[in-house]
Amino acid sequence: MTAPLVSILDDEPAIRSMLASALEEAGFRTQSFGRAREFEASLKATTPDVCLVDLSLPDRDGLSLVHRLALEQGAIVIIISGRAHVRDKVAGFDLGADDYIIKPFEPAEVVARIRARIRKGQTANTTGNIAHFAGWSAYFDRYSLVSETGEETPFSHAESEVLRLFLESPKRLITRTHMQESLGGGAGESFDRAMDVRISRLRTKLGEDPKNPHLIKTIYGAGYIFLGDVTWEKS
Amino acid sequence: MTAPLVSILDDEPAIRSMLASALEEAGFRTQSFGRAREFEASLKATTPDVCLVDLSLPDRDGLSLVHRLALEQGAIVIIISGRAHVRDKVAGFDLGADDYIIKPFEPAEVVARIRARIRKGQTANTTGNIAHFAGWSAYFDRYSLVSETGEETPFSHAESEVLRLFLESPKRLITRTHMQESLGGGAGESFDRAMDVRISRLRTKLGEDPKNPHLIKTIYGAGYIFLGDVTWEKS
DNA sequence: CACAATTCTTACGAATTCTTACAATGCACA
DNA sequence: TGTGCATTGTAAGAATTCGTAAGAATTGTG
Repeated sequence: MTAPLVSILDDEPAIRSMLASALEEAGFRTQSFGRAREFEASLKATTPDVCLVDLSLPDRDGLSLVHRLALEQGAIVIIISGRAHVRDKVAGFDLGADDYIIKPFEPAEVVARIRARIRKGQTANTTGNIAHFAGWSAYFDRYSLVSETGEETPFSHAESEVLRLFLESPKRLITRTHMQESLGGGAGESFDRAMDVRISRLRTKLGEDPKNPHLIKTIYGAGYIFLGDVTWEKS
Repeated sequence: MTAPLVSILDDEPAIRSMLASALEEAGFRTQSFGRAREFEASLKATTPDVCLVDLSLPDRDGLSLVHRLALEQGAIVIIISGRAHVRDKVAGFDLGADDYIIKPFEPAEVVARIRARIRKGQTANTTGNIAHFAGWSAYFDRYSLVSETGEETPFSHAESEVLRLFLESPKRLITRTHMQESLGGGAGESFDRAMDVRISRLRTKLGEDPKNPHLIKTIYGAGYIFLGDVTWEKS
């Protein structure tokens, strides 16, 4: 597994570089942004595992950004702020933040807090051979999908790759490029169409309504999101 | 579901009672202990959802206790300590703690942090968020609007961005420039027209009367205001 | 009221994505 | 070896999304 990606959003270059170097030394990959707009643009290409957001941005107040990241994308969001009042902290947590760190801070503490969050998040999502979601059970070792009523549908290897990708990070945007990298599609252009077909086939196997799919949602110009609660079982 | 149980382990009675009353007011059940031994004994009878542990116990060094709770039992462990040094914090997180709060603290912050931890544990695998307003329910995870009569209308990603922006700050002026920054419209001029169209489409989906919109009101020369009481449902 | 600025709506078209059909490949088995 | 079947990519046309353009409607100003 690749190292977790941490996105840093802060308007002060000094803080950005301090955080980035501390995090990279700790083994994380990082991305830094000075403005909310750039950061949001990046979200269309990659989905970070952790977002460090400075709330005192000049750009705009990042509150709604936090709200969206935490609740919609399910990312780990840590607020960094100069405001130390309890009122502000409580407001931050209410928005869905996972932690709230006051400036000035020690990089070592930030690293420790990020590690604690990731550790907790990953223990919840251990991947095994069997996944349960939305009434379905996917048995990856048998390449078969069992419905609520016990009906069994086989799926192919190519389909399993896509399904696994979705089930491993549910409720998060999966970029087309990310998907392309994950599945072996080294080729640049033509693989796009192949992906479409794979997903289309998977959708029909899952009994999705083409007009209004409720499990695999496509985000025009960005990628896909798998909705549905996933629990893994190790067999 | 019954209220989560929070175990408090602190040797100062004043702090115990302060925490207990704040937590109970917030809807949690609590259990208080002054000594590690009593606390450990209680673990044989009940398993708390959250453990608030004061590390400066006279009884024994609570570190190994934290370690056991967090890593073996998988409980949410929050350390409360008088030691503010980064060294101590990092050590606490390394042991498996989920949070580290320094004395003196505000009860409201403790409540907010506990809520954040519990929410994460649960939301990791629950449905996305929903907003209710004016008889409508907006299901952002499904990208669909449900009317009072139960009729379902899908909306696109671009529309969801606008709708979310409105629902996140209802009854407040939303400047056109603010909206432009919020939606990815990096381009300067031409995006204005695109916004108009997005809003127009959203209005028709909401069944607004073009002559007299009662939900999305435009303020000539300034921006828009979303009228209507919004309640968010976070799960 | 005349006129300019702003906003709304409709139609159109480019980009993107979906689906279906088809061909290539590989494997099982007689 | 030949037949049949499943798998998977390619191709082509349909469908969807979403911005652009242009004219209509609305609002504010003098």
